[in-house]
Amino acid sequence: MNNYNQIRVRFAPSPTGYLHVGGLRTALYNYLFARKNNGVFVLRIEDTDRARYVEGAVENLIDTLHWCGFDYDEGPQKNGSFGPYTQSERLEIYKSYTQTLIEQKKAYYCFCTQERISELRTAQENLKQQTKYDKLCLHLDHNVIAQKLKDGVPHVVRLNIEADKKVVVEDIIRGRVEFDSNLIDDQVLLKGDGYPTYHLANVIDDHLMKISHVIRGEEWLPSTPKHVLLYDAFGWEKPVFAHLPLLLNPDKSKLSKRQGDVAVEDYRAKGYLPESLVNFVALLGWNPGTEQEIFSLDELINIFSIEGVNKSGAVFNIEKLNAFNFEHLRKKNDTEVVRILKEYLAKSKFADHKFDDDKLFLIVEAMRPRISFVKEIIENSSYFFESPESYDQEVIQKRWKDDTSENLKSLAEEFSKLLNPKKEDYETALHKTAELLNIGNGKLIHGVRLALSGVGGGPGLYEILFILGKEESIRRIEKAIEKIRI
RNA sequence: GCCCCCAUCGUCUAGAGGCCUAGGACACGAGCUUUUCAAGCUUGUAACACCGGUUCGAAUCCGGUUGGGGGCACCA
Repeated sequence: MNNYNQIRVRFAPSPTGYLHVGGLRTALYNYLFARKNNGVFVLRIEDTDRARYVEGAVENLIDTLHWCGFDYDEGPQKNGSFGPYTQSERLEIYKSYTQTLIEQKKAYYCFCTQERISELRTAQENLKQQTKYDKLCLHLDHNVIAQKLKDGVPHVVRLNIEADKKVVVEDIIRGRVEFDSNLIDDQVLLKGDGYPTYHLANVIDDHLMKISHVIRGEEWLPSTPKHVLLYDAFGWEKPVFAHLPLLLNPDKSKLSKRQGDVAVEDYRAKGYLPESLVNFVALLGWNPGTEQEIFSLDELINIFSIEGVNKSGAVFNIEKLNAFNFEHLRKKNDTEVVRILKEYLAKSKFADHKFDDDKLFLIVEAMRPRISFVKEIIENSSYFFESPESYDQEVIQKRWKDDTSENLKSLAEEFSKLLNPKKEDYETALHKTAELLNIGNGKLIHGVRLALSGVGGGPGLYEILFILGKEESIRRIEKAIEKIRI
């Protein structure tokens, strides 16, 4: 269908502040498609709306993409033969192409004021008619046009859409979609401020940048006939279109800010691993046809195919994302987790403390099966880093009996006799004490756990004892005997 | 209102006419394990929106209905 000899795709966000997870998925599929097919992945900045421009948004976008692990081949801050890759730097290009369209009568100047346009629209709405421009300025005499231009009358340029034409969009995900040209508005191509609209800029750029496949969200499907008409007006070959299903809120509406986090940056800040987010989002609307669900980015590249993309929208379900994070976290080796833990520690209230690596490795090993996020090691088991300041009241009620203090005193004594104890040594000592006191092990275990950690759950008791060390453990037992009153 | 898209467990999905008494994952329930909490293992509940048609045979093909969503800017 097309003569492109190389796969070239693009991700074309507008710099409005942050990367939306829907945008992440679009970027991902483009990226995977490019890498899988030895193609080129272009990043293009669509900043033709000056009102919405946000300072620093481009830098943030690039940083976030980088965090996700996507590297682009051409784009801002990168060389490429088709630049510049920022639309605000391509204004002259859009103008000159529009000029040729005007000369061929495929586009025309429109001097109508915003007021007239909105009056026209409300009138049409009241008559329950299709709202569209009435082509008034199409019929202006060329002398009148010349005069108005000379006088500097504000104007836009519109595409002259022919009536009674069937416009066909071929989409590899949705098949053939037909539109009636009578229902398509004479789209503004160049705005009053001289900037192009999305429709014009994206068509010109995709053509000039030799984009072979346009892979974008389904919200673009209704405006694709305009783009098709533009390609035809220019006499250009069309790229292959692929409109991706939408990402949805739990109530099935288009994923939006109002119903939770939508920025990739939000998930990054919450401690999700980039590989989890990417893996999760990849499976929203696509699947490899096997039962495997956990993939690295490289594995995704290997197995991705655009044919595996389905048509219906997918709810963004945080619970499953959390499960993915758990899975990816457990695939990481201890060294990596310790590295991440250190980053969190440096930002925590323990920033000034020095913890040696041996200890951190033991903590990570103990906490691993109990967490989905690395930062939970600090949140859920702060007792590894500081002595507990309080004790869970419920656990006291359940586990701290009249004789607990006395029993723990004996146990602490037994512990103090140990020399460089290992996990097993603590266990042996505890068993011995229980036997001596003629009580079950459980009577001791729960009390010690509470004394050491302040809470009722966590890693194996002997593991905690070993990680804390003999001196610290005894100190905490004594402190608890002192502080816990029933 | 008009145009377009979509439709399998609560959610993500497998399924391209017989392999489907519909498979997997998350979540949820139960059991085992563990003198904690998790994890792990085993196991259970749970879906083809509806109505017609085509066919020997339909979750799969066709039509309609219903439902959901998206779009109708000098925003992208």
